[in-house]
Amino acid sequence: MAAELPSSSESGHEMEMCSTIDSSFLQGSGSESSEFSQSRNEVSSYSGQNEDSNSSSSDTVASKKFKRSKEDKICLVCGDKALGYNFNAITCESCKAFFRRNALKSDQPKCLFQNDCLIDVRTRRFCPHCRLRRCFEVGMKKEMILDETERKARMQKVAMNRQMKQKHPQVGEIIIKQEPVSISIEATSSMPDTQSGGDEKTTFPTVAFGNSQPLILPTLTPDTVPKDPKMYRILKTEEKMLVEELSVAYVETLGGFANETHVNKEESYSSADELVNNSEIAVRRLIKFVKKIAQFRGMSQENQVACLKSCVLNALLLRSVNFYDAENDAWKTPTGSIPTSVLKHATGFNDLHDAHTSYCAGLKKLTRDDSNIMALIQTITVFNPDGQNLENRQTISDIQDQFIQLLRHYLESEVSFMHSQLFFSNILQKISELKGLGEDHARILLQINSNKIEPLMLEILNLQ
DNA sequence: CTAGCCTTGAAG
DNA sequence: CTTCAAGGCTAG
Repeated sequence: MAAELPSSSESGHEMEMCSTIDSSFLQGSGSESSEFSQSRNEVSSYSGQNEDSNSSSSDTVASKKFKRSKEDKICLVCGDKALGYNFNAITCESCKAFFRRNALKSDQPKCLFQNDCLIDVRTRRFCPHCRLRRCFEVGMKKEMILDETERKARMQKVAMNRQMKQKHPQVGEIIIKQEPVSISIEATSSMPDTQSGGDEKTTFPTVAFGNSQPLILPTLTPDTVPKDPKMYRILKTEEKMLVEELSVAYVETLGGFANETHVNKEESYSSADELVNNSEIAVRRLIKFVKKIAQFRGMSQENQVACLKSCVLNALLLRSVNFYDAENDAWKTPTGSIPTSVLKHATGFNDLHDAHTSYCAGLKKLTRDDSNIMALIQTITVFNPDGQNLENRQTISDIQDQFIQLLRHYLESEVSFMHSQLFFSNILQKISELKGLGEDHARILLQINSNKIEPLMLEILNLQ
């Protein structure tokens, strides 16, 4: 189906888009900044070759030509000695800190004079208003200040690294956990139930669309879980690190914090095309996620694009699991929950919506929001050797195998050799169901009026 | 609050 | 391994 890249001009475009998107995210924003134009590249070329010219029109700043040889960078705000770029302008440390503290404040102090105070290294403290104004004039960008979420993610990463380093010395023994069951699931003899009285033992993944068999889940209770440490795999350090990395990448980008109400507005939609457009942010996150995967970065651009395109729907579907509230059969949104039934009718694709929600319910039950597992599943779906237009399927298959194995090992380390088998096969089954679900969605997407869809989404979904 | 110093992760 | 650019911490 679906043609392929809208030919030449655009296809080159896309990767470019990816990288811009990526860097725009790197820069923070958090709230999708619409123009992700300039970024580090531009910045660095600027510093690399000097060339003032652009930047803030106004260049009262002394010394136009700071050919930084090394030690002569000058703060564009106050003229103090500068270290380098801070928030997109060369500034000293104090102006950097000043900007960080003040740029986001809503109630700025007023200037007591004429809004034109001289700002230099001595006077910079006197008028915060003019100092801040100056900061913006010289091109400092408040979007580059990390927002709450990003800061948290960063801190989390730091903490995790620290922890990891600490562990490193004695790799041998810390691995066995006290309670090996981070994922606990009780056996459920799930029948294709429709909607029974609706408490949690009910829903199981009976995807109406694809041919899915009900899963039989392992019984993991304190009694059935092996006590003997030998029943658990000990992950190699690299494996642990890899899982950790993926998980962090996942949480930072696609996952959000499982229990937190960190939900984004793009998850709420009321019609199918809106859904697609609202997924744009999610797509950017996906891009950001995959770019954190070394194996992905290692592929050719063509393969990267093809991979991305072929997994995008599946990835979005997978991600939606995070926003599914199984208890209430609702979608979590920033403004509260929306019962799935509401959306189901709003979108007008009832069956598909049912399939989708029951898929989410099932997967959620299976993974119990374990971000390690979700991250692995996401990764596995990214490297899908079956995608369209792939130039090197074998490589992709090999990479996928790596992660499949990693998943298996991870499960063995978490739930024991004994239980991991069933677990593993269940997860694989969910992954393969995803394919059908994705295709069903794709089919429907094709019916959507394409001029209502944003260009990025058109392109990435091959809707043109 | 400021401003200097420090720690980090990412990128080169 | 080095450099860059974020954030954190804290004496002043």
